[in-house]
Amino acid sequence: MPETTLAEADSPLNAEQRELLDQVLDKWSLRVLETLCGRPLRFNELRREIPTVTQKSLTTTLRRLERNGMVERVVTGTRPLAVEYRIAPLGKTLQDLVDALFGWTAANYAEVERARRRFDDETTQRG
Amino acid sequence: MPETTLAEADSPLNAEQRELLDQVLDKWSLRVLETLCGRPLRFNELRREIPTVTQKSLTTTLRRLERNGMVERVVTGTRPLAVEYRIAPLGKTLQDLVDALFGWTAANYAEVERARRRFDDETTQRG
DNA sequence: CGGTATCCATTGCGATACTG
DNA sequence: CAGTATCGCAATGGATACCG
Repeated sequence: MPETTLAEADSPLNAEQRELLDQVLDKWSLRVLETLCGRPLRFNELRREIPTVTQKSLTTTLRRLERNGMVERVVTGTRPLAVEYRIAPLGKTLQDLVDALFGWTAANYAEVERARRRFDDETTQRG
Repeated sequence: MPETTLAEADSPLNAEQRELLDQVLDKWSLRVLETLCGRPLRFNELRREIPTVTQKSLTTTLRRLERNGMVERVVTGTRPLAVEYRIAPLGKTLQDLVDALFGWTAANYAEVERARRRFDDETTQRG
């Protein structure tokens, strides 16, 4: 315990790194990454795969993922404009993590529901 | 036949499950989970461990984590009110995942920065 | 100590309309 | 097809004040 210190007691991540993590774990980002890990898709294909995302949100999400090096945007045709999005090597390194996240959620959702009912019952009695 | 299928079948998670994941992956939730995995902490201790969180956000985060069964809130003293927060078994199942997330970020941040510079340079030239 | 209540600025997001 | 531009509302989040 001697040396060390500095901001070691604080987070393992600095503010910029945490911001990156937020961007990657974003609601739509996770879905897009997971979907593109399956296969490259066109913009509107992606929309259909994720029916609840709006065009605006999808555009924003894709731009940010592209800027962060997680996906690649490839123009494949000029007339009518055709754009393909595919997972980039850096995005591929997240695949196992994303799968694990979805897996954890599916595996533990029922237990969370029970916890919620317990919590809601208790607070209803008191409140 | 379930009347709720529609085009939702391709996603590994339904809407409620994705909402749970969003709550767990929330900016402050991750920090709180990680911190409480170390040891139980009082409310104000937690605030000091996460200096940038406001009281309001910390309260909201803790309530939600408690409701989802991820942390336990234990009142240990009544006179000056004393409350301890500790990781619950369900929250403990997330520890490896949270560590992996922080680990991935730390390991890949430099690469992301390079990607960002590439992206910004390219769009600057065109824009 | 460990919150709640309130106000307020900022942001996010959906809906809509339009373009190369 | 693959976006951009604009508007308006609703939710988030900080600051502050107060309470058991």
